[in-house]
Amino acid sequence: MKTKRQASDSCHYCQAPQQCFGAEIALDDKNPLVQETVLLKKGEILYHQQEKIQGIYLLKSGAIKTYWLNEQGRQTMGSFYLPGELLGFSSVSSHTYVENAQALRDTEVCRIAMPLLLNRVSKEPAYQTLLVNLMSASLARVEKARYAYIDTSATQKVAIFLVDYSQRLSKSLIDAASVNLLPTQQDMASYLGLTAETVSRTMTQFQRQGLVQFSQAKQMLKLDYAKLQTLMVNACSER
Amino acid sequence: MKTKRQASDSCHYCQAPQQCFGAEIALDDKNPLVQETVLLKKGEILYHQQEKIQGIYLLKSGAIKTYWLNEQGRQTMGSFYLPGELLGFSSVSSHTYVENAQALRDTEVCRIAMPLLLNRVSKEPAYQTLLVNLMSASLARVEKARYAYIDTSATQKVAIFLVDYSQRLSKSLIDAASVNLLPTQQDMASYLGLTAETVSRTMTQFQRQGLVQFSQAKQMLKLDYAKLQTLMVNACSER
DNA sequence: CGACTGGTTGATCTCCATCAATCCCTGTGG
DNA sequence: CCACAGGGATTGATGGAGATCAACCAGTCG
Repeated sequence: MKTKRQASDSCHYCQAPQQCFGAEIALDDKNPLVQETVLLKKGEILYHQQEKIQGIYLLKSGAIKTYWLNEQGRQTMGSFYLPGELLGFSSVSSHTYVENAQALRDTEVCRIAMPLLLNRVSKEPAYQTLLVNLMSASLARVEKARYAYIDTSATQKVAIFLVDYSQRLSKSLIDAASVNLLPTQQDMASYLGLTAETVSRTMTQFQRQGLVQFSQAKQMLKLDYAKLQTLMVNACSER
Repeated sequence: MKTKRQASDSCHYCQAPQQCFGAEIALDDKNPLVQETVLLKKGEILYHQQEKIQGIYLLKSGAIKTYWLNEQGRQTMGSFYLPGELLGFSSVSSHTYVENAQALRDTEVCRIAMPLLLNRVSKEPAYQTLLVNLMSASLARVEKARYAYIDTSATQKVAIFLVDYSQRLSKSLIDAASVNLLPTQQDMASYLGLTAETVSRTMTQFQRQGLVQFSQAKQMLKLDYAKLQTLMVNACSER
């Protein structure tokens, strides 16, 4: 099951408070913004859709995927979240989570309750701007993803995903040497609207062309950004 | 060119202030939240990508599409916006518009500058919650659109779009009798990641099956929601 | 009246889904 | 320690949904 820890401890001993959401806000020993940290083992669920919202989450380590189950039980992939990224904004207005969140590997998240956040933010205009900007950036990111993936070939989709994902990884605090970096090809396929077979074929093709290199444990090692970015834009002209 | 009108007039004589964003906030004759209204003729641009942000916009009448031009000049469709809907949140964090906004027909929008909005909102916690909820709802809407359209057939895509669009139309203040309701099939195709030919074929098929009826001027008249919604979920089982 | 934009319809081709078999790796239990 | 099971990845063969190319029509605007 999920393991929980009091925030006061957690924030106090946090390895990377400067990366925290509004560190200035969060780092107040008397009134910690983060109410608790949650430790998830690979595969565990952080929250289910339609559950009452408990707050938004900041990823401290690991990786989370969100997905949505329709009435027929069919699963649709939402997004992937990496350390330093915020999760759950889209559920705030409905007061219930609109999707499921599952740990892709052992993961640590910090929970921030919205009432507490809003209360804190209302006292300081600068923090209000910070919150609005964070939400705006989330929106821009989702819209940009839509732009990027619509009307593209399978090759382009995989290339775009690899570049975006690895750039986000490099921005994050993740210890690249010790973790299995990529989601499963099945999850990638689901996210991109492809099949696992197509993703597999594309990945092996990329390896043969030297665009991507992996370690034996399927960890992503190196990308040829220049060539991949050429692939991303040159739609059908590429043969 | 764009025609502008002082807000004090506009808000004062607005036909539908109760539909306005935070009407309680907006309707203050001394300090109007809406700084001006802009009248756009069909085809006119409300803003270009990379322009300095002037605020967010509330649609009063008409319709807007957003699109994005990449470095090669290829155009990718963003979204459609209908009366009562808010436009521009995703640009707030970057201080420049991240996309282009163009009027699909004669359109009237109200401009709300962010600094003014934030200032007003900071004085009243309830308004702060309202703003956060509006942004959260925008995010949820974009994510839901992603869920809805990924991994679906052309038939499903068009069905989903028609149902969603007409439901949003019915929520809006639009005068259904006097306007051409649908975007062009080219824009629909671009939004859905299809070609115009495929959309055309699907639409005529829907008409033959009696799922959709049009007037002679291509205005959408009537949808068979029940049957369309069956189409939306029954992926490949439908023949 | 042309010119142009948007819509319709048909023929062909291609990319990717589908189905199937096999392999590899990890974890589990006798 | 080995056998086995199960999930993920790989590779091949086949078929189909939708893109592409092309021709044509209808309404609209200068």
